[in-house]
Amino acid sequence: MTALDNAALRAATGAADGEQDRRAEIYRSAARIFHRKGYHATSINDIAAAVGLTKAGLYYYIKGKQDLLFAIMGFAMDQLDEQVIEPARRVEDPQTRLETIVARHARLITQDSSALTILVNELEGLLPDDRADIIGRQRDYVDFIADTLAALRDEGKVLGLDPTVGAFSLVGMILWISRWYRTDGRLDGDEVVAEVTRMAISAVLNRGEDSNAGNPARTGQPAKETRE
Amino acid sequence: MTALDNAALRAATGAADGEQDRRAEIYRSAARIFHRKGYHATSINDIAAAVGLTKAGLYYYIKGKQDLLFAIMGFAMDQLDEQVIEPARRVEDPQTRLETIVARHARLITQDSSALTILVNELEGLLPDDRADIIGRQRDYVDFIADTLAALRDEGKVLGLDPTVGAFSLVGMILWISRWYRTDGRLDGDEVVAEVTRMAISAVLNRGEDSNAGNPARTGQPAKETRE
DNA sequence: GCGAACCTACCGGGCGGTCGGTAGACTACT
DNA sequence: AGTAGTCTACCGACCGCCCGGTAGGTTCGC
Repeated sequence: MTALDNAALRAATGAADGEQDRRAEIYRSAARIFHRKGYHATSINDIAAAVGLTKAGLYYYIKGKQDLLFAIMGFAMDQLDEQVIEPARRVEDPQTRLETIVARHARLITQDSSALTILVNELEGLLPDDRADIIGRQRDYVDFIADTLAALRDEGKVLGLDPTVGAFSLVGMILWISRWYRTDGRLDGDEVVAEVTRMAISAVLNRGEDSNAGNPARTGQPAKETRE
Repeated sequence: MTALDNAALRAATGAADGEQDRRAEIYRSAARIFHRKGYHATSINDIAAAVGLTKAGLYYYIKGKQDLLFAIMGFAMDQLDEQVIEPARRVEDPQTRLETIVARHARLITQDSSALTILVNELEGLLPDDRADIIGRQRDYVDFIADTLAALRDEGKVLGLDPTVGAFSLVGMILWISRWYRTDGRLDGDEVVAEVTRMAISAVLNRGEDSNAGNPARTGQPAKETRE
């Protein structure tokens, strides 16, 4: 499994070894197809054909479908660690740190959403042990954001927001980008990142003074019986 | 075992219209299982077993797996129309309307997320025509939110936010609830709905003007407001 | 001639879906 | 009252297909 991660990583960093290139191409293709059709709807043949191999030929490079999925998710998690979490960890001011997290995560998605989207959508395709591994790393990420929100609260910049709910909500906002953002759309990637980052910050910071116009707890309409 | 359950269920519901009850039970079960395991990972046998039928028996009620999926999504879309869009349409003030949308949608998800979550996660399982139908209705919903944001902007309550990006981001925040909210968790449904609604409103309304402190990306840039 | 890189041919199995039944409730006719 | 027919609600057995995965080559650069 570490070998697979390394292969994927090498690929991203542009290493030149032939076998590693081929393997990386396979992971990239697989990620793209999993992303487009979903893990279960994608056959090994689909992937093999996409990289110009037969199914048996593909098995020279991979151990199995589930390992392939786990390797892709591991790569995505590594990306998140390196490009988002580590840089943000070095930022001390909580608000700037939050901006860094959102902007960098969003940028990653506008650049290539395949692996990161699979990471959150195909968890149930993993073996239990692998799933536990990935879920643990995801929880660490959410906790990191929640801690940042808690720090903002301690600075008095955030009032009455549950850090966990806030963290999840921001993550949802960011991840959803992959569902609607199109490279050839009206807005380019940088604009989308900037917009979403502004919304995220605005969502958690206190507005000026009138943060609630007289209704602290009655946001939720009567919500009468929804059947069931 | 299951036969007894079925008998008890029938007796309890008074056997008024047995067939419709049974059919509804099938849709509910299928939605729950699709939600838990994903559409492609769920077999017709799984669903049949869950309602105490054999596969052949199940086919007395359904036309096929894809029709089942489409029926569930149609039901979810109907729910959204009736419980969210229609009530919100009757609210004239844009800010209150937005609060209504977010709160009602969020509440629907905390109450029973199965169908609504399938609605967004399993689109690729549909036949092209059905998919076009559902996507069209979803786009109408996002447009409805975007129009509301545009109305807020026209009131001067929102500056420099692209309504489409804003609408998508709010939707992402809301839909993501189904991934982390647990009925038996720390917060109950009403609290979650209230928190998320507050965040959503806060995300789109203008804060004073203290909002940026050393952002690497240009945050102050007003987005061009091309409406298409 | 040897290993890396790939192939053809195949396997067991589960899938969505169908077919021919049939138990039992209910109706219709004598 | 008896019985023949009909319809609903299901089941066991089966079909063809395609899946993930494998065994056992073959080609080719070194």
